Parts: sequence; structure tokens; C-alpha cells
Amino acid sequence: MSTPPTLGTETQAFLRAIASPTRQSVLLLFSEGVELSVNDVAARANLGQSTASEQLAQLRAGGALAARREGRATFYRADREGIAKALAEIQAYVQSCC
Amino acid sequence: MSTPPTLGTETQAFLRAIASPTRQSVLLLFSEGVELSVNDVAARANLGQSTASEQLAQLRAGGALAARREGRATFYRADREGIAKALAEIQAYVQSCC
DNA sequence: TCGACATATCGGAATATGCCGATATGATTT
DNA sequence: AAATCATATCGGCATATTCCGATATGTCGA
Repeated sequence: MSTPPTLGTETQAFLRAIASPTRQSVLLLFSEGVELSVNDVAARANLGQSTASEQLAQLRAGGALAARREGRATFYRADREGIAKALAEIQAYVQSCC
Repeated sequence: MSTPPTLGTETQAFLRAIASPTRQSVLLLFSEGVELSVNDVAARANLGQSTASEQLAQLRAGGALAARREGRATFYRADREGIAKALAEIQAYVQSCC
């Protein structure tokens, strides 16, 4: 019943993911349920293609983004569920000490 | 009125602070409003004195801990307000894109 | 004031992260 | 099958982070 005192690895990854200013601004590109390809993100965030791919992968590993492959492109979108889950776990963790 | 789309520097620091497993376990030592000195933390978390001091400073910079100096010792405690503020800002940020 | 104690800061080594260009993988079209 | 397009992975450099031991700062008691 009680939440474990330690954060799960995915929530760890979530925290690391959104702790980066670059990834924060990347995440903000996904408002309103919009889907973006890696190249879209690279262009809008002024990042190289490989960097965009890597940063998106980290946001995905943290449950902040979800990915869908359509043809040759990969479309990313905000993962409402994953984010809610991470936030809930962080809340629970923080409440266990504060 | 509306929260800026970017996270404040203190909230940045909060995220970096709790993204570290070491600091997560340090933070858990402060349950129930307990106050701990730097040496207490160093001993309980198996860290060198200087490391404990540095990690506590980072948690403090992120608003997760508050400090009080009593004589030669510095006592740290959980900063409920600082934590609540950071969490609220993170929630607001996340809602702007999800 | 001097010694002892607690914390903070410094210097450095090991490791991790961020970003890039180049290359490899996967998917589509002709 | 070959060319093309999008993404992913690799190698590498620059910077940041983590942790330590050593030293400096600050506070108290004798």
C-alpha cells in the first residue's frame, strides 16, 4: 500500500529529463497534443538532428513523451499519463519526508 | 497572472537537487521535521564531511532544505514551503504543455 | 588567546552529460 | 535493387558533476 521510500528508475529519469533547460524548452513544443518529428524539434529548438534525437529519447525514457512511428518518421507527443504518474510519485516521495 | 513558460532558477535547482539518488536519500533523512547537522548527515548517508556539506547546500539552493546555525553547528531541516512552491511551479509548467 | 570542534571552501581525479559531425539502420519510392 | 529520406547510434570533445582529502573559516570553552 505505502509507496516505497525510493523513486523508481523511470521517475529518476523523468527528473533528470526535465531538469535540463534544453529539454524543458523541447517539452514545451508539445503543447495542445501536437505531434512533432525529430527534425521538427531539431529545427524549432535549434539543435542538431542527433542531439534532438537523443534529448527526445531521454524525455521518452522519463515518461514525459511517447513515440509513434509512421513511415520513416517518428512522431513524439506529450505523455500525459506518464507525466501524471511521475508527478504523483514525486509528490508521494516528498510527502514521506516533509 | 499566468506562470511564465520557463522555470525559475530556484525550481531548476530543485529539480537538479532531487534528481540525484544520493540527495534523494539525504532528503529522506529529514522526515518528521527532524533537524540534522552536517556531520549527522555525513554519518547516516555514508558520505565524507565535505560531500555532505556540498549536497546539503544544493538541496538548500533548490529550496528543499532550510538551514539554521546554532553555535558551531548548522542544522538543516526540510523546507515544506520551498518544496510546495517548487512542486507547484513544476505542475504549472507541465500543464502548459500537456 | 589558544585549542578543539563543526562547517565551508578549495584542488583535483573520476565519471557523467551535452552537443556535434559522421555513419549506420529502417522505411519508402521508383 | 538502388536511391532517398528520417531517425538512431557512434566517436569524440568540452563542460559539468560527484566525491574525496586537505585546508580555511567560524564558534565555543578553558
